[in-house]
Amino acid sequence: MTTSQKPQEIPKAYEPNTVEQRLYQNWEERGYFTPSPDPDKEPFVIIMPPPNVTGSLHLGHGITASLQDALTRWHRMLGKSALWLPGTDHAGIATQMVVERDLATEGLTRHQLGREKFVERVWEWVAKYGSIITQQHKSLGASCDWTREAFTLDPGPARAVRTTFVNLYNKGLIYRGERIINWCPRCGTALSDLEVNHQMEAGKLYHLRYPIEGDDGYLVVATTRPETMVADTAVAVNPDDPRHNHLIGKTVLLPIIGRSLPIIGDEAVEVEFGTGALKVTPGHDATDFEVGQRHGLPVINAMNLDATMNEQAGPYAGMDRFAAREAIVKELEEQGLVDRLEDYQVSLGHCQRCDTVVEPLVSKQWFVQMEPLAKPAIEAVRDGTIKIVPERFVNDYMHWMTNIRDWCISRQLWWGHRIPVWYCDDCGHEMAAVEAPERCESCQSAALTQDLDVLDTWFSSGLWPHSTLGWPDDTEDLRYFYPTTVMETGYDIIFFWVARMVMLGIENMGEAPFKTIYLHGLVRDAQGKKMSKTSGNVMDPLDLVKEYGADALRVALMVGVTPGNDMRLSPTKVEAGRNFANKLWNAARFVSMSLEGQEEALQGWSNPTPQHRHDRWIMSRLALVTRQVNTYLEQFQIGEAARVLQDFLWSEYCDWFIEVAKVRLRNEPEAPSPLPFLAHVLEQVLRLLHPFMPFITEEVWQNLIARLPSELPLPDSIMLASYPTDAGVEDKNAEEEMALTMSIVRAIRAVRAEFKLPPAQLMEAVVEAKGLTSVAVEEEPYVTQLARIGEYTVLAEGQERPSMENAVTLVLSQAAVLVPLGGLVDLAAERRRLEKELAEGQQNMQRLEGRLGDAAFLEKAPDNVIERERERLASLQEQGMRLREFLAQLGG
RNA sequence: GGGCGAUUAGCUCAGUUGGUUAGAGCGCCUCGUUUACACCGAGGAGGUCCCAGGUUCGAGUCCUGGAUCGCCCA
Repeated sequence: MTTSQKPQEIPKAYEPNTVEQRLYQNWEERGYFTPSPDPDKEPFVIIMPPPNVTGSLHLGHGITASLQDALTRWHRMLGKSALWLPGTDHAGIATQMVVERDLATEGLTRHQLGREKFVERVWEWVAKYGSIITQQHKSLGASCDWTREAFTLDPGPARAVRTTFVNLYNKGLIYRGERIINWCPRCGTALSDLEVNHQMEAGKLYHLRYPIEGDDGYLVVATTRPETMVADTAVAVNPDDPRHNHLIGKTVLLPIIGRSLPIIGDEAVEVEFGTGALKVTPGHDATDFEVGQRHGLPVINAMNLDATMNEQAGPYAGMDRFAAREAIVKELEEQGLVDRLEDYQVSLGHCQRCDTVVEPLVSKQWFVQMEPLAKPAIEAVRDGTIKIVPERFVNDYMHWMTNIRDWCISRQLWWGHRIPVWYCDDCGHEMAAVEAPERCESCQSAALTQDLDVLDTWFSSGLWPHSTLGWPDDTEDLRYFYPTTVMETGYDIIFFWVARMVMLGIENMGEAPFKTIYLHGLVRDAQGKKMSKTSGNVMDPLDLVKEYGADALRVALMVGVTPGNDMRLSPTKVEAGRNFANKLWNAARFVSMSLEGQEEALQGWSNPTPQHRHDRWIMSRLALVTRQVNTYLEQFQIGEAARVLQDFLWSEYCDWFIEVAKVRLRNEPEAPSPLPFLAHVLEQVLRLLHPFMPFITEEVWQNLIARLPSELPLPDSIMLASYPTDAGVEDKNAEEEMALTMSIVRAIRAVRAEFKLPPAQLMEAVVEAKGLTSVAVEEEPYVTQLARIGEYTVLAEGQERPSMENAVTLVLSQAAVLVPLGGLVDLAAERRRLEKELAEGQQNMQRLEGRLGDAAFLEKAPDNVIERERERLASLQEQGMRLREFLAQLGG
């Protein structure tokens, strides 16, 4: 799919900007993102959490897209029919606010425009800004199926919304009633409980004196919101409170208004709070509303919808609620009715969207009765039908579900799904219908008016896993792709969205909408602060993509990240991702250059059988990392999977395998060529890495396979290649032997660094490697070149050591190395070093001997642990022996 | 008030059925233009795994209590 470049044409550094767009376009054009229902394949489905249609991508979306894409690409490569279905949300309040703000710049309000014109205007806005998110997702490499992209206001999902509403209405689970709700005076709409953020703020607790009628005393009530007193309809005390319970049945006279209020007894009154007497204001407080219902108290609403006081407030009518508070307190003070004031931390509800203090008030709204819907949703998690990752969120889910309250779903907005209920203008009959009725079903009148309100946005997104697949129609997609596999999203919307999808999915489909809920944490800035426009610490993912590449950003968002935990992102992290991409690029560049004109040597590259020690070693390591990556991915430990892959490529393949392979390529043209293994391991790593870094792996893969003999029918894209799941068994001998080579090289390099010998200066080394002598001999060319040794001697078993004069001695676990350094060696210092090492070894040995001499340990510890401890001890004993011999030679 | 999470190297974080001498990235120190890569390589320094008890042959990991910070719910 790409024309391969000549090695000398491959740029020295990876340039993401030159490849990403081209590759993405190609994938999309070829339809790789679009699965079809295939009975021979297992489906894998993720429904993307729909971002706000007029929003733009932030790092939260970035992490969502990275994780979902990784999971989708992984399963696609596993041969599943993988569907990642994207979409956008009309986001009622948020979008309406944005457009209203835009109107305001023209000095207009939506009311001046009228509902119809306003909604047209919103649609224009959506048309203009609605595709930004899509473009942004593409630049991240998201392999989602754009042919199935959905918008919550599309005809299909809209019909799903109406159908659900009508079904629940007919079941009696949706009702309209006068309830106390959260009202945002600025947005001018009711809100659900979830859309209110509670904050503790410094306020006052006002102790007010209510004169007891037929007595000259007062009953002192405590309140944080004195302005609501005008709507009081009772005073409540706890019936067990000896200070007040004798007053139950009497009345007080409400100051200012002059209404007579009964004193009632209610268990809910906390004796400890304030004075133990509570003013009851059912019209303006949720708890009081319940008290009022229990006692049949009248409900008085003293406020207008813009939070000014109404005629019930008598002299304060028309005044803003906070101004009225001051005025009323002032008046009460003048009347001597303020007992005292206390500083107090008040919990205040704020509108999630605009932060205005919400007003609890009684209003006629539509509600969903949640308990019957919650029951099966609780069961689904309890019985394991739905698994939550990480598991700790099960608690939150259960707690919320078991204490669920009815959901206020009507919003006094113009942008959204209009409530599918019509009222007859003639007989007042109310009917819910999926399609607009023409006549009243009761009196046949054609004069029908639809309910003015729209539904909570989450009502439509709550249907997302089935409404996007075609419900209420019985479509092929729905039959094949439902239930979906994984719901991946941030833990901050577990109640708003996830819980509701579970309830509505089970209700409509009879089956839970997904099998696993995977929750990720929030992305914070380098200081750990939540990113927000107001703090000015937002990082635009697209800027990062432009500067570092999409793969770099994705890796930065995934490596070392644990499910459900917040993470910090800083440019240096993305830089590390870019550096890794560049490392991969250059390793591939080296391999490509080495492959040139080597068709014969490359025979068998696609499934090579290793003979050479180093080949056996790298194949063994590949087998291990392949197994680890698959295990981690199965457990949703995506960060760990990416990390072990990075480690393998960088610290084993690049640092050692390529380096020893260079020696073979230079020195031993006759020996088994490392080329098939250089190619094979790289090709497998590219596949393993593809879900995390789709662009660079595709680009490198295309370049690589173009120069390899074609041995297998390979797909046109790495996207379609199979994911390695089994790369054979580990080769313990090869690992042990390679460990010898690496430890000798490292030891000599350390000496070189310590004595500051110039790299050009060749050194001398004498190696003693009991049991691995032949290996040490065979490894000569690698050791000498990697450690820059001029004269390399391996002592035969039993052969006497040369003089220790002027040599540095290094005792390793498998071998000892002598590095003669002439006059540079300080004998006394050498002795000290060896003594220190001996002492440390001795300490470790004692610990191990203690453990191995402990009958309880030998009896209870598993065999493999005991075996390992024995080996360690033996190796330490061996080292100790050598150290003592060396010290003896040094006259120590 | 209830619940949850975090506390591990200078910084940011991994460490998932308890089992070597606890790891990575970044930063720091020394050295280096060896034909894949300075977006690099080699070597190195750096840790009472928050505290106190407990369980266990063995605890960063499990239990109890406490401290600090953060989040959610009421």
